[in-house]
Amino acid sequence: MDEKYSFALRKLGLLGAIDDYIAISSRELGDALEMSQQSASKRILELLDEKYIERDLGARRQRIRITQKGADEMKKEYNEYRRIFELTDHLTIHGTIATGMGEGGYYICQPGYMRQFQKILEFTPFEGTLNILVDPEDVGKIDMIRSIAGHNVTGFNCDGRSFGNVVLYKAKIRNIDCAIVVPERSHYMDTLEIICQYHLRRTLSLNDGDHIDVKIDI
Amino acid sequence: MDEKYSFALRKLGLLGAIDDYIAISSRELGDALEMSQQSASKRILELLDEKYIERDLGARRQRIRITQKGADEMKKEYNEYRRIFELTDHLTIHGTIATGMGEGGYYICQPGYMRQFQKILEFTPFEGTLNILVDPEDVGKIDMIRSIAGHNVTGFNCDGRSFGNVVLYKAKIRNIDCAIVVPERSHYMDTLEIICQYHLRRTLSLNDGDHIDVKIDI
DNA sequence: ATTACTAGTAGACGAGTAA
DNA sequence: TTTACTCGTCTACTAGTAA
Repeated sequence: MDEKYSFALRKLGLLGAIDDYIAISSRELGDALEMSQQSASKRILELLDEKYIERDLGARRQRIRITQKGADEMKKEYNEYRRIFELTDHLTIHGTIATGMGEGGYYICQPGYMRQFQKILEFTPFEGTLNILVDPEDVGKIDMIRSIAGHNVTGFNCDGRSFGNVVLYKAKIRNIDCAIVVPERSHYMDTLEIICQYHLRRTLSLNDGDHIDVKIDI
Repeated sequence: MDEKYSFALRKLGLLGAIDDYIAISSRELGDALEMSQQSASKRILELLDEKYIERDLGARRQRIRITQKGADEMKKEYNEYRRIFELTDHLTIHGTIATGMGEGGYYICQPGYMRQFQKILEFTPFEGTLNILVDPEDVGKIDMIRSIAGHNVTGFNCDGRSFGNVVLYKAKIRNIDCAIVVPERSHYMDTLEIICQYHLRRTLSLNDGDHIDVKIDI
């Protein structure tokens, strides 16, 4: 995101525009940003153009709200600060074992993916995924992980179906090397799909509902 | 802080320039900031001029480190994001009762301060302060509070001594209204000075070393 | 009051280049 | 290789003003 937008978005966020529409004139925003009414008006138009905010231009006062896209960009910067000031070498996500729809296994078995997984992870994944439902208080950490460069796996087409890009994040579960698989294009996530050399569910005797920690290296 | 500096400082922070000097050429910084070598060089000179960074210009490669002043500015922005994304209506700081140097009591008794305290707090403070040594893990919260506008108390001169500006933050200890008193000009802090209508130490039967929570409204 | 256009200007940027 | 100067261009700003 262009740095000039981040300052304006942050001020709007502080005024509460993340949760709801706020009434703010271009003059007021200009004052907050230490710039003229005219420049603030232009900045608003740019933010609208970039779809970082949406606006309800009333008769007297405009009302502004930060969009999901805008909030995502802000979270990216927030997570950068967290990395700077809460520097640790790993991050633990807590969750419970869940049963997926069985789809994950089908996807990761595709040779187009499997070849790349082997190269990145230096092991051959078991042909299935372990699904972990992330505890609500840790869902925010997923965003944080996603803002950190993982290992990109490029998509492909096969038998007329298209398989999109995915990202791998190396992790450990009870000291066993594994990886989190995340589709590049996906939004809100509360479930992690884990691949591993072993059948984790059997190897660790895990059952649905069991608590589990996933440790991600950052 | 000018927004153009925040982007550069954040990138330097991510590269580890908070903890230590890092070797980075103006070309490398330019690449990271998506600007030319020339502009990055200029930006470095500006950051030096503003004392946000310090530099060790070696024969081959310059080494750069973020100063305390630069880190403080970054923390201010970090805390703004925390306010946006971790929005709660109050914040609790944990600490233990400590014995101050008795100086706090002398200062706050000055009529020049006392009059303003009464007006802001709507009570007459007891003529002494309660000192709380903040737990190390909560020291960061103090910065966060300081970045939020408190109530300003203007300094004055009296009997040839000068008493500086201080800031009040309304708080509660075990549901009793009180306030944190912070000198406007002071840096690293691990101790809170509390003023209250009552003699807190006696009223709550507190002894040195007792654990205590201070709840600050934000 | 608003928002946002046009026009003129100051300053930020990168190319060329010196040290 | 570096860093950082000068200088021309072009962007981003504000003032004035319309709607």
